[in-house]
Amino acid sequence: MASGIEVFTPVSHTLFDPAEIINKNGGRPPLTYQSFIAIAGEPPEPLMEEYSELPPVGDTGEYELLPVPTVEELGYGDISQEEIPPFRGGETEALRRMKESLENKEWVAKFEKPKGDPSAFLKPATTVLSPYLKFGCLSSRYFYHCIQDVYRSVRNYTKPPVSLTGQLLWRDFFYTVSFGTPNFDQMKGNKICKQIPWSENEELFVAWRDSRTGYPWIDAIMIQLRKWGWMHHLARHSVACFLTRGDLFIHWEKGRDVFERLLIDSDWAINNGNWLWLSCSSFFYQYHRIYSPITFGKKYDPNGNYIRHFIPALKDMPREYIYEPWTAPLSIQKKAKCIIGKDYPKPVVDHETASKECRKRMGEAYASSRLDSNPSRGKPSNMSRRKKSHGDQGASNSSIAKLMKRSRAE
DNA sequence: TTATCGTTGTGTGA
DNA sequence: TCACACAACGATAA
Repeated sequence: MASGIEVFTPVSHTLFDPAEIINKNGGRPPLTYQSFIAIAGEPPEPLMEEYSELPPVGDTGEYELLPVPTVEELGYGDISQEEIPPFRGGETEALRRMKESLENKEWVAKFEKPKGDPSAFLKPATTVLSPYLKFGCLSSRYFYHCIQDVYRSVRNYTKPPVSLTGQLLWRDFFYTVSFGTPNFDQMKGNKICKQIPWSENEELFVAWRDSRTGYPWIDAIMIQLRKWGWMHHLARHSVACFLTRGDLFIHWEKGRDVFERLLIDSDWAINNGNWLWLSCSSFFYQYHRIYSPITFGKKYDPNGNYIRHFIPALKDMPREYIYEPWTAPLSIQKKAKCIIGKDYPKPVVDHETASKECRKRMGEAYASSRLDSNPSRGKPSNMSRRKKSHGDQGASNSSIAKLMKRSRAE
């Protein structure tokens, strides 16, 4: 028996069987959380046995049993010099962590995911149990059951989708849709994914990946990702929106790959599902709602403590400039020992103009996809006339957008 | 065909 | 803290 491990509980990786839900829904996965909940119903009870040692491995069929690979074998190189993430692995730690969270019944009863503080890092605003769920250290059904126990002991408690149980159901939602959607992890050939002509700009992508966008809020989050392998859900939203539909207009698959590599809770279905969501490629389509890389973080952490912790170069920047250090007068930059453009980068894009351009391009991509899916509504005769008059280029995307707006208004 | 509604936007004004 | 405008999408249920 491995040292430090005290109990083993049977693990249910998901609450439901995705295939069963798809079957109940007439062979198609439900595409909204609401319809998913309606079909799924109540999750089954977990198996409650405990073992004092690991159960024997059953028949592995054609597969060979190998020892657990080392970190180096997984391609992560020498990590001894890197900052150690503050999270320990294993089932014992998972159960301890779950117990610690659930002991605060008021916190559990009032939990609302969207109201969490993404800048909280000393004491994160969520349970941080996702890595344990991902690695099978914690059973989803067992966790769900334990939360229900807490709910039974209080008068009022929040409900899905925002509640703690709601978060486990989101997990199953993405498992179900991903299971029932061919090419779920890519844009091409993925029927539920908007086809969007993302830009190819390696320089901007690398700046985002390597925490050099010049937006402290964005860069701090990417540093936390690299050092800890975890950041708050809303912090993930900020950087995912920034990379894709918000500012840089870079393909969500590129960001997905970075998250998959660096997150300690990266999970194929959930990671891809959330990138589809944030890039407005699927599930969520309100592309006008763009997170500001300046004001979003500021409303939680006006002093910029989160930025100061993860970006030491900015630690002495006065609070009025911490989210926009390029606006600080040179004398202030000198005093803070942080010259913008030298000690910390200038912004790679201007958020005001970049987000405006992104909205425009998203509008064009959406209009174009509406034409593809339902050409009869798109005035095809006008379209072909336009195509001829513009030669090989055809109708520009923005003219398609205007055309669509007009035809819908009629 | 139409109406409703959706985990987590921002900026403004009271 | 709240309501509202902004400008507007699509899946689903009616």
